[in-house]
Amino acid sequence: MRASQFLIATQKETPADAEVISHQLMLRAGLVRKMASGLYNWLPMGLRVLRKVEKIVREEMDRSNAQEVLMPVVQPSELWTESGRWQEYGSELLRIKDRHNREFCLGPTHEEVVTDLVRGEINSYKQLPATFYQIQTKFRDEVRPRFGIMRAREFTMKDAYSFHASGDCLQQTYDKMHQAYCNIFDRIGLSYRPVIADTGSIGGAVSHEFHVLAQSGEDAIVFSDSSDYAANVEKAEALAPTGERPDATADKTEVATPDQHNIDDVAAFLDIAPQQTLKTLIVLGEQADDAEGPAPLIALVLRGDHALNELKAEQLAGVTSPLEFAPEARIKDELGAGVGSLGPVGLEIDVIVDRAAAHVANFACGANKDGSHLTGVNWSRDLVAQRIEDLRNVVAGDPSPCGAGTLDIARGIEVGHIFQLGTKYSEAMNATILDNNGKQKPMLMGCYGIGVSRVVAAAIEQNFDDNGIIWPNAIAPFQIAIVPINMHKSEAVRDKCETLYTALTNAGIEVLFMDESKARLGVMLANTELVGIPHRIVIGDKGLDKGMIEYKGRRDAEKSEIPEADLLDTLIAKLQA
RNA sequence: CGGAGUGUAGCGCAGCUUGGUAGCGCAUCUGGUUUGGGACCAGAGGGUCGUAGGUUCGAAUCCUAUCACUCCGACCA
Repeated sequence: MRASQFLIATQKETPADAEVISHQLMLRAGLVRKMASGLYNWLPMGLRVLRKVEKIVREEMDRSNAQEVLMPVVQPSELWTESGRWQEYGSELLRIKDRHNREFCLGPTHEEVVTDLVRGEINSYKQLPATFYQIQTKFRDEVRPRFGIMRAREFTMKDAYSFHASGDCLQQTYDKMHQAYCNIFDRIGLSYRPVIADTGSIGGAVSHEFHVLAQSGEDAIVFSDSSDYAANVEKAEALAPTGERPDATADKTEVATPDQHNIDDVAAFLDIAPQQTLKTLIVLGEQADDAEGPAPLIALVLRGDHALNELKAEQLAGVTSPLEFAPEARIKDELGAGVGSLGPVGLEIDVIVDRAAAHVANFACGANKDGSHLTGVNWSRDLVAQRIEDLRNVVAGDPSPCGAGTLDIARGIEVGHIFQLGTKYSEAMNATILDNNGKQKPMLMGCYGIGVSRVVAAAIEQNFDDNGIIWPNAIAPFQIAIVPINMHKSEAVRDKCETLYTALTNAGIEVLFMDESKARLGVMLANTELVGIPHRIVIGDKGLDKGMIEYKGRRDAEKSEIPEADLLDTLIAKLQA
């Protein structure tokens, strides 16, 4: 490609509303332009990258025997009513009406559509397993779009759906997809990690997320330093405390703690470590169907230095889902003390104690009396933990639940997510097959997503420097940039550039030839670096006189010289490396 | 949804307090000089000051409404 015929829309200044590095660089390098909140135009340079990611994804999907289809972005409400998600999905689902006043939505995902498609085409176990995928635009009306392409409202996604007659078969395909995802991210050249994940609103049982590791990641992921265990922090567990609880050595004492309402203050005031305190959170419990009046209160007790994991809490029997904290007025009214002075001793509501909290001896906690705390409290002696559960987020240094090593926490960008859905959609939508006994039963399903456009942003978050983007070879918009010096003056330079451009292009290499004769060297160099082209050669009279061509890899600290005669072979070797 | 903030040339910003000719840098165009890391000189084009009302002789500036965008929070005992 000749630069004179290609839009290189680079900018020197960073647009004011770009927060994260990938957003800034995508704008500055002229890959995308914002058109409205969460909506972007892809410019030629950016689209080349997006297409490269799509190509790799498509190749690996095909290789795993998934079949490509294309489903509509606009979907009829009937299908969503059938699955129950027209009600469940909330305002992320953008609903629209056509001229006949019929209701539709813009597809945030395609479970309903694909289930509808497949129930019409597949009727026998003999046709299974089957996996269908598409690379399609999705729309999610995000509460708060941010970070540019990373969390846009309209984005490109690869979504695949598998159908099975048995759980074993589903597991096999799931494993195959897991492998295909690893192949994809390996080929793109990203540092990533598959982690155990929650299934969220999609539903289902088994699930893994694929995270690109980057400082700016929105998710915290947890992994063992000496095994394969890795999980989203939402889902991560620490090994339950082992051994005996320390002995009760202190006496239970009530201490006046005026105006001390949070753990740090109380711990400092009492001169003890936060680990020696317990905190008590009050949430709403489930209301029995026939009961009247307000929902019951439930107390959750955690060690002072630990944070509540809402996901774990709301999955416990008796606790509302989604989790809801009790209004302060009710707490005061029914428990007799404000938040910040609560404790498990003498509470007359259901109490759920975190495993780690149940292992602390001689602890401090609120006295259920404003301005007072208890110290030297002990389980068994002073109160009984009726119900002990895992309630907390893990912290770095916790023992891994697999028994090997300790846990570490890193930031990740979720770029892929795979689920075993089971029969959630097939049952609701009556997608059945006849099994080998002639019995009708719902198909088992899996679903597998990759945020294709997000991968582009994630790749930048992981690969950049002060000068701009550093694309992994596999998804760079161009592999090589040819930068001439004084081409408008030197016949030799022009000839050499043209010859080389033709030779490389004929060899199937994507070359960006900076052929705008009047452009200044500094501008061309800065642009090729900002845009992130992995390899660069500079051709000028000085070098040609010596029979040498200047080469610099995007990550190289120094430029080097290659004898003219070896250039083609050397470049091809570098590209294959 | 709650809180904060911003809308002035393609981009980044000043001007607003104290109403009176619409400004700067980058980018763009023309001519010239330059040419191994984002050039220099001279000139030029480009604005319903987000939108709608109001106050005033006069509004980018003051008032009201509205729209858009951005940031923070939605883990608190």
